[in-house]
Amino acid sequence: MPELPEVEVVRRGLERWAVGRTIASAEVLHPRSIRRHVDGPDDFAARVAGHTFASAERRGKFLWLPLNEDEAVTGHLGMSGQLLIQPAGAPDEKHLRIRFTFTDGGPELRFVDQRTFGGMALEPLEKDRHGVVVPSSVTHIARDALDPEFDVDFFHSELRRRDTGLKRALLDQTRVSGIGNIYADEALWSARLHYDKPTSRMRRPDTDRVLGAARDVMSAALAVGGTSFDSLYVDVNGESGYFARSLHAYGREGEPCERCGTAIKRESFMNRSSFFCPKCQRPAR
DNA sequence: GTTACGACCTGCGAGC
DNA sequence: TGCTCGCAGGTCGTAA
Repeated sequence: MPELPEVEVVRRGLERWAVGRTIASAEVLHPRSIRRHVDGPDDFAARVAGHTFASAERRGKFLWLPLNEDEAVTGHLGMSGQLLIQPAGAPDEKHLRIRFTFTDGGPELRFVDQRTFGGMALEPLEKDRHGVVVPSSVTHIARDALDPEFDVDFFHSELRRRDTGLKRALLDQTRVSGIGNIYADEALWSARLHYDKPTSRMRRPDTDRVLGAARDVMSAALAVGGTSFDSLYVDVNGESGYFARSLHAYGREGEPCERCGTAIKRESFMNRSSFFCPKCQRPAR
């Protein structure tokens, strides 16, 4: 599932293979994949044609490719989205949703998405609360945990101020972005904190520990090309990452905890699974 | 204003 | 063999 490291791998691929190229055409094969573009597929295709991708940017799990100072093509991979560079004329993927061709006649950029949770759009660029220029749909998204300008003091005060559980807060992209279910479980395991620990009772060392763990696990994943469980997550060249074999908690129900040997437990939480060690990560009393 | 939860979506595997 | 059901989970809209 694409989280920050996987999206960053894709961004780097776009920077190498798409930036500096001029769009000849955009073909939308599934309207749901362009649902965030309010004026519809035809408008999207007409307005991006002839523009050049100026750069490849990312905040958390959101990607965008500015076309000029005012607009950018945005992309979110959702659960199963892929941005692939494919030779022109290569057979269409089963779940190909959007195709970009370029004036140089070179490889196409394809948005492939099995579950259609992801999507693309053309959006205006505007300033967020920090004065940073981002697409309009990204203004409410917090800086990500690997951003050197991420404000830990503010994040800690926000945790203390709120009445919610720690994992819920880690997944809230408006407080810290880029962390999804996999890396949240891994960071909590590493920090020895229970997923439902009340954030109002977080001490500063707890915040530092879980944020540091999140940064460590995502940096390590990035170094090996991200986490991959199946063919759903790949980089722009269709290659899978190798981090899945380094996970300590996620997906390891019943297996012994690498610290204490207790069987890793899975509990349903927020309509998804949480994996944790019931001994190392005790619930708050 | 804050928090929690369901809907969206498709493929796969388990169970019958 | 074929059918049904549950599960995977990021984001957003809505209800409380």
